[in-house]
Amino acid sequence: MAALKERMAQFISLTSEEYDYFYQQLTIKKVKKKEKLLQEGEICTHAFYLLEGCIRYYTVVEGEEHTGQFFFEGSWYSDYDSFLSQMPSKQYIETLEKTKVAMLSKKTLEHLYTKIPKFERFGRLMAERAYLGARKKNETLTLLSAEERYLHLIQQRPKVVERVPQHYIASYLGIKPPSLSRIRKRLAQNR
Amino acid sequence: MAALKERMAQFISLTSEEYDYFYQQLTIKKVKKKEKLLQEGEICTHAFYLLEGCIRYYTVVEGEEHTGQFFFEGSWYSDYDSFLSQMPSKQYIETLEKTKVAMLSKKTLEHLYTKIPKFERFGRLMAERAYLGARKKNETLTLLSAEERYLHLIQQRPKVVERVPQHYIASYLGIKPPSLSRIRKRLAQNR
DNA sequence: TCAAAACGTTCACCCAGGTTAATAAATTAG
DNA sequence: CTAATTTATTAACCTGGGTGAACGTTTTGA
Repeated sequence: MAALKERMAQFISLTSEEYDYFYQQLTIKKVKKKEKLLQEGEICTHAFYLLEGCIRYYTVVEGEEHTGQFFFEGSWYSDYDSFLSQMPSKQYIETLEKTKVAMLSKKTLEHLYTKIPKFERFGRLMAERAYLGARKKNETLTLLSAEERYLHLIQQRPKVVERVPQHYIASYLGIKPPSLSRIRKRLAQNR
Repeated sequence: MAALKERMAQFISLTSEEYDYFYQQLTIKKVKKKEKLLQEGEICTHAFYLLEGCIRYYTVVEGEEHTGQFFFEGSWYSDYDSFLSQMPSKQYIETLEKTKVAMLSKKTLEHLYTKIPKFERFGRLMAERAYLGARKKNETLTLLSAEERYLHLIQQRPKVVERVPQHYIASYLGIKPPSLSRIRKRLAQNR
């Protein structure tokens, strides 16, 4: 998959042999819309690279879903918490569209860390990116009102607004669907 | 500093020579209460290990401080965003007590990545920890009410409640001092 | 040691977002 | 193509936290 090769090159420069070796370790999987790649209680054994489609991760607290983030083709995602600690996950990973993923197991990744030390760097860069993403979301949650967060999302990640049903967006923004509707109405009037 | 040596050992196992080499690269600095280790606009050139004392990092948006996190002796902290990108920082790092820090420059760290490749792992583990911490804070912000966040803080990080002035705690919780006062009053009554 | 500054509490009023429930619109599956 | 399901909107009412201002209390530093 050319796209993945280019993506990897943004992190570390691999020889063609190294990349091929890496690629052989991956498991490709096609998943229908609304299927789960991970469920609460399971141990997250893989990191996922999205070749096509779209996923979200969410947690369930007191019967209520809280969407943490959306990812589209070209992104890596894993429940780091569980992936790193190999403890049961507290989150669900669910496809929002028909999705094609490349799966990289923890075992393989650790093997790669040893066999091709450059992958330590890859692991570090992934973690750093993940950290910056998490902090950015933190910031929008603390600094912005729900309306501002929505505007921000439209600006920064239009794909989300285009491709993701609104009640998931509400959940991501930390509000309820009626509130998002009110916000949208307000915005439509002031234009 | 024995404490730092032990702390490092939790991340990577270094020979005494390696540790000594590492330690020599650090700059030790004593800082008074309420001094800044980093200001908005500056480039964050160092990671800080707290030998003694306590710091917070915060951002200023529309004239208002938003405290992101508190750190005590035994922790590492850096504005990763600026440290990694070497772009001007958006945050302040400020001591809340008389503090002693060991400073590790980005240059040195990159030198260590090359000279002692184990440090790549150190860098990765630091980023992973930072990520998990940021995600945990995310969670408490989305899932809990202000009162629950405060109770959570008392439980999980009693040091913060003991050592940090309340208005900084309010800022960390994402509320205003009067609200924290109300919450405390409510809790005092229901006991 | 004591005046100034920083910090914490309380009050009255306001508002964004939650809740519940009804209804409309859009999607999906058979 | 249509019934069932999912998703989105609206309305009425409620509530936790914001705001500004006044007033104690504690800490600080000269």
